[in-house]
Amino acid sequence: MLRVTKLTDYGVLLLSQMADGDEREACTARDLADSTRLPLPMVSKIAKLLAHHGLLLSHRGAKGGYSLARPAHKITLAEIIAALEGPIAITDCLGHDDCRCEADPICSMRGNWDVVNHAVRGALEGVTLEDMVAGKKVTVPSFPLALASSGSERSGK
Amino acid sequence: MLRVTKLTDYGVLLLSQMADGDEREACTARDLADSTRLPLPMVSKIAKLLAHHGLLLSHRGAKGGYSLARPAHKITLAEIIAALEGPIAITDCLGHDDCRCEADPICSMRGNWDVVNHAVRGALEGVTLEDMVAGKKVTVPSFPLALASSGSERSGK
DNA sequence: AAAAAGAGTACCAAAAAGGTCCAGTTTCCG
DNA sequence: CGGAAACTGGACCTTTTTGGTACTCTTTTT
Repeated sequence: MLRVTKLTDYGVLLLSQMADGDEREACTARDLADSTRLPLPMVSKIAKLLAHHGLLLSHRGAKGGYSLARPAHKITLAEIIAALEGPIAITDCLGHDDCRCEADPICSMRGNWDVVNHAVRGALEGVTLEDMVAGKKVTVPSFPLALASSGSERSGK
Repeated sequence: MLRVTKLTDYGVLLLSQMADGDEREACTARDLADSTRLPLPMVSKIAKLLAHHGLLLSHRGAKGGYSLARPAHKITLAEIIAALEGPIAITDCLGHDDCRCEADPICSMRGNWDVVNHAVRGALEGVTLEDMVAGKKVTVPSFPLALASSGSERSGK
């Protein structure tokens, strides 16, 4: 159904939890597990992934913990998803080049999928962690996404 | 990876194949299977779904087949995805109301997920079948999606 | 040294995706 | 009328992906 996995769902929850509190204070996986009521192993797994992808900084040893690698308004949803689910690619075609399409003249749709993918990614890059923080409200203007649709000519590149 | 299923991928292929040919000529599942080189049972399954959701008209019996229910520029990618994968909802929360969020004050992010979801759906509604038809090129203008983002110059609430 | 963290991996169960098959029905055509 | 050509509606199965847990390191502080 074109949905994000629970990992991402939880990840955003964790991150927004961290962004909400003392920004430069490191908090432990256990703390996060407690405040979000998610199981510790899950939190641990997600934090590791986020740290590995540069969204969190980790401090090892006693008194260690995690902290945001950047201010909340510089972390986008697109990055979070990419960190927890891999690169955003709407179809299989877009990732690798060994799909049947290339041998097959029928599927010259690839370029078009690419545009769709770009549009979706753009939407996701437009939302930052700060926007998602509990209590805040994101406002979206009437939705101005204008794809050149159906036959209308548009100044290409 | 936030990707669409193969059903959808194939579905778009089938539909664009139909849109490409004689628009008001019914073509059989077998024809489609041949021209797209997809296995017949797959084509059959997908066509059934699309017909069931009003994107295709089906004509039963000998000399039967499928035809587009509407002109190609009136069928959006969002509809195709909805027909083949169910309603577009980025997170679990958005579909049903029995998620843990509602008992839990922590997750007031639901409204924000909703905005994200809306943005993605909007992007998908902006692309029609005609845009995807083989040979055509969709061009997208610089990408003007402007979500009110990151504490910067936000006006108002 | 001991305790409190994170790192890295391996593992498993449940759900979803991907795909096939078959027993009806409907319609056309000779 | 009877058969062939199509769609209809399911059931079914296999493989992959998710979701979640566990266990053994290594690092750091006290």
